[in-house]
Amino acid sequence: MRAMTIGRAAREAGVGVETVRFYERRGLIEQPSKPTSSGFRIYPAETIERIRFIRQAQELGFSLREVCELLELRADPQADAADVQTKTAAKLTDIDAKMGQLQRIKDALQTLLAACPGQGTLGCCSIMEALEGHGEPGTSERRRSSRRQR
Amino acid sequence: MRAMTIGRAAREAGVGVETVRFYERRGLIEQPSKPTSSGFRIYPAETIERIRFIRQAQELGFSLREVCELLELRADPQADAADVQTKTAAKLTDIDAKMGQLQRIKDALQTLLAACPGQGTLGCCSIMEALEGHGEPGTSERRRSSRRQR
DNA sequence: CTTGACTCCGTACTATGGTACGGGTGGGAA
DNA sequence: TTCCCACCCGTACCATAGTACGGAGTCAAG
Repeated sequence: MRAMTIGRAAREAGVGVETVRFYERRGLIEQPSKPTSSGFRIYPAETIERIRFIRQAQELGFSLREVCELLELRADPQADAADVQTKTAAKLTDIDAKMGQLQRIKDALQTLLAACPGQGTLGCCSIMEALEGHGEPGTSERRRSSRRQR
Repeated sequence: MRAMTIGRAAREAGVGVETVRFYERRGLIEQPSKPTSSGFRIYPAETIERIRFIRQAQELGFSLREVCELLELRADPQADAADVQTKTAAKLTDIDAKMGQLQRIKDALQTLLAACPGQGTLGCCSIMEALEGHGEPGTSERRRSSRRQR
C-alpha cells in the first residue's frame, strides 16, 4: 500500500507528522479523506503542494496567519496579483522596521563596546554603567507608550 | 504612608505591577520585605534600579534569561568588565545573524516584487508562482536540518 | 500469526514576556 | 466609619509555532 498517509506526506513536504496535524487543526490544510476503515488520513497531491507553499511563505517571513490569507487569495478566483503584491510590500515594510530596530540596537551595543575598557572591575565598565538606567522615567509618558513591539 | 508599594515601585521603574510580580516569580528581583501586617511588598530603592537595569538590557536586545546572567555578573564582586564585554559581543553577533537573515528575506521579497506585474490573475503573479515550491525536498536531508532558528 | 512501524486522538508541554481575573484584605482620606 | 483604591495570591490566558506523550488500533512483511 503506497498510499499517501500522513507520514509519507510529511516527508514529501519536508515537515514533521505533528506539523501536518497542527496545520490541519489550524485550518491551513483541509482534513483529508479517511477512506479505509482504519481512519488513516490519505492526502491528495495538492495538500503536499499546499504544505510546501506554506513553508515557502514562512521562509519569506510570513506568519501562519498571513500565510492563511495568502492561501485564501490563492483559492479565490477573483483574486488579483495586486493583492499579493500588496501583502508582499507590507511584509517588506515590516521587515524594514525590524531591521531598523535591530540596527539601532546594534549601534548602541557597538558604541558601548567601543567605550568599554574590557578589563577591570565592573565599576569601570561603561556597558554596565549604561544599563544602570540613571534618570527616572519621569512624570511624562512611559509604559503603554514604550512597549517593545516584536 | 508614602511607602514604596508595588504600584509605586512599578510606576517609578516604568513597568506594570504585574510585570514586577512576574520578575519576582522569575527570580529577576528578590522578594522584598513585607513589614506591615498587611503583607504588602515594600521595595528598597535598589529594586527600582534593578528593574530599570532589566528594561535597559531588554531594549538592547537581551532576553530575560540573558538579563539574569548580567544581573548575576553585577552582583559578583569577582566579575570583570571583560565578562560583560563578552556577552555584549555575543549579542552583537546574534543581532548580526538576525539582520543577515532578514536581509536575505528582504532581497528575496524585493526580487519577487520587482518581477510581479502587479495586475492580472494570480496565474501570472510571479510571487505566487515562487511560493508554489516546485521541486520536492528530494531524498536528501530535509527536516531536522532545515529548522528555522529564530 | 506475530512483530514492528505507522497511525489515531486528545492533551499537555516547550519557550518568550508578559496580561488578566477573581475573591479576599488593607490603607488612607472624606 | 465608610468607601474605594491598592494590594494579596494563585491560576489561567494571550500570541507564536510547533513538539511530545500515552494508550490504542492498524497495516504489511516475514
